[in-house]
Amino acid sequence: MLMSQLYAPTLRETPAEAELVSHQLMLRAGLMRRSASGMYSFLPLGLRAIRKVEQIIREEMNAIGGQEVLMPIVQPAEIWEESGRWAEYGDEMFRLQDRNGRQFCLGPTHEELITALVRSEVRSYRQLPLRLYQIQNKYRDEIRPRFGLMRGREFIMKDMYSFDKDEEGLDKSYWAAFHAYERIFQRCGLEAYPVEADSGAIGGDVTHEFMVLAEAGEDFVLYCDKCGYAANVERAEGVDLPHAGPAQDLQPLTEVATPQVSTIAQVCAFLHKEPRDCIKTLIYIADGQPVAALVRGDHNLNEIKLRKFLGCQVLELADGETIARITGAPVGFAGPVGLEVPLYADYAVESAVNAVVGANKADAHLLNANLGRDFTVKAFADLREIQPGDPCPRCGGVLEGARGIEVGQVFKLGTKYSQAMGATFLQENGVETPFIMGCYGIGVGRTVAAVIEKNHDEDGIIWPVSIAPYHVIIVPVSMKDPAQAEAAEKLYQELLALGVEVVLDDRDERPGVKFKDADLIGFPIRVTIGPKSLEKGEMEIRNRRTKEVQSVPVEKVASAIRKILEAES
RNA sequence: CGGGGCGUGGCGCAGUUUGGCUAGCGCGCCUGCCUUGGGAGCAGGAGGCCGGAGGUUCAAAUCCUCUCGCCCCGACCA
Repeated sequence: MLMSQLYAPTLRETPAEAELVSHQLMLRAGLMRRSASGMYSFLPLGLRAIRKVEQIIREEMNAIGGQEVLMPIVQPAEIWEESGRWAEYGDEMFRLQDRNGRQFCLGPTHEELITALVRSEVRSYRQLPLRLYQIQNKYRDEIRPRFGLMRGREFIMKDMYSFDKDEEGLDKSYWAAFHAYERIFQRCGLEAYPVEADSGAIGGDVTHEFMVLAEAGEDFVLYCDKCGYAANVERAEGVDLPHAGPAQDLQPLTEVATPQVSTIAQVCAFLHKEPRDCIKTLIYIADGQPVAALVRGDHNLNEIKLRKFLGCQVLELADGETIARITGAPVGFAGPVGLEVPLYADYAVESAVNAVVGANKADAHLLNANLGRDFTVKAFADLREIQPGDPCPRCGGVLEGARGIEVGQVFKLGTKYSQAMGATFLQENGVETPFIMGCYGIGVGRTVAAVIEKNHDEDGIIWPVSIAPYHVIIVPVSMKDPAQAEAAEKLYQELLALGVEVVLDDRDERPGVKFKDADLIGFPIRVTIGPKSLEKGEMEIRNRRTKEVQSVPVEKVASAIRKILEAES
């Protein structure tokens, strides 16, 4: 490809719309352009990187017996009604109608469609296991798209679905996908760590997310260096700690005036207490019924845990009006003492002694509230959000935290969809059984974004060879010097013949401009052809990552490049 | 949805508070000269109904109303 022909409009300045480095660089290097919030057009360079990732995914999916299919983006409402998710998905689903008023959606995922596809064709255990995958656009009308490809409303996803005849088969499919994912991300030049996760709207119990640790990540991961436990904060487990701490005598319950003091921080400042001496009382509405959740003042409630514990569908924080009705006080003064709704407390609350709590009365708190004496709870459970420093639920070590970008997730679905949609097959013994399913996703665009997030410097992108849009750029210092131009053209042809993906910067630009663009776009290898070295019969090969330059005799340049590429891929 | 911010040539911005001549600057773009080892220089030039609609006014980028879009924080989610 000739640089003069390549549609790669680079930007000198950073577009105001981009916050994240990866997003900025994708725009600046001419990889993509925004078309609407959360939707992007890929330009040639961006598309090539995407395609490289897709190809790696294909190879690894095929290697574990995956077969590629392609399902439509537009899906009929009926199948979503069968699974119950037409109602469940809510505003996040892009919905549309055809001219006859039939309801459709832009697929946010494809469990329903694949299940419908397989149920009408697969009848016997003899046809299992079946692993089908596709690489297709997905649509989710995100509340807040952001960070470029990191959270778009349209995104490319590889999704594989496995159909097995029993749990054992599912287990094999699951771990086959799991290990394929390890290889995929490694081949993309990423360190992606599997962590235990919540399954969210997809459903199922066993699930891992693959996380690339990065400050830009939207997820938070807790991990234990001792035993290797790692989990998304949504999932990370708390433990029922032994009641430690110095024994304290129970003090009498005392009401104190706390005018305008409603947050934990304010309460602590006002009463000269520590957050851990307080108990937070949160009023929730669970499927229409009010409940109160108690966590220690220095802890946050994990709503996912509470929802699961209560087994409810809808859980939302009560609004001010409801809180006033239930507690008799404005927001910020709720407390467990005398509260009429069911109380659920995090394990850590169990050991609280002489705690500060809201008085269920405007501008007042209670000192020395004590469990058993002043209030009782319906149950203790693991309800809080785990923080770095908390004990590891497996080995008791200390958990550490880090932000992460979720590039993939694997789920054991079980029979959630096959059951709901009547997708069954005949077992060996003649019994009709729903398929045991798994699903396995990779965000392709997000993976590219993560690669850039982890591989860049102040000058631009540093592509790993495996997914670089092009491997090599040839930069003649001056195209007007016939010797340089000829040498460049000759090398270009030579590399093309060797199958190297190469760009010749044939533009009549000053060298600085060409170097800047080459660095920005991030070609792993740059060959500079200048008058000085050419006189000596040499060219310079520069490594984008290390910035190392080696002078190589002209006739050996092509083979040297091939050697470097082979070593790095 | 709540809070905050922003829409002015392709990109980055000034001008808006306190209405007033042909709406500016840097980068990019076009032409010519010159230059060629890290985003050169000189000269000339093209390109903007100031997001849109309505209103106030002798006069609106600037004031008022409505509206659309985008970004950030939060809730939510892959």
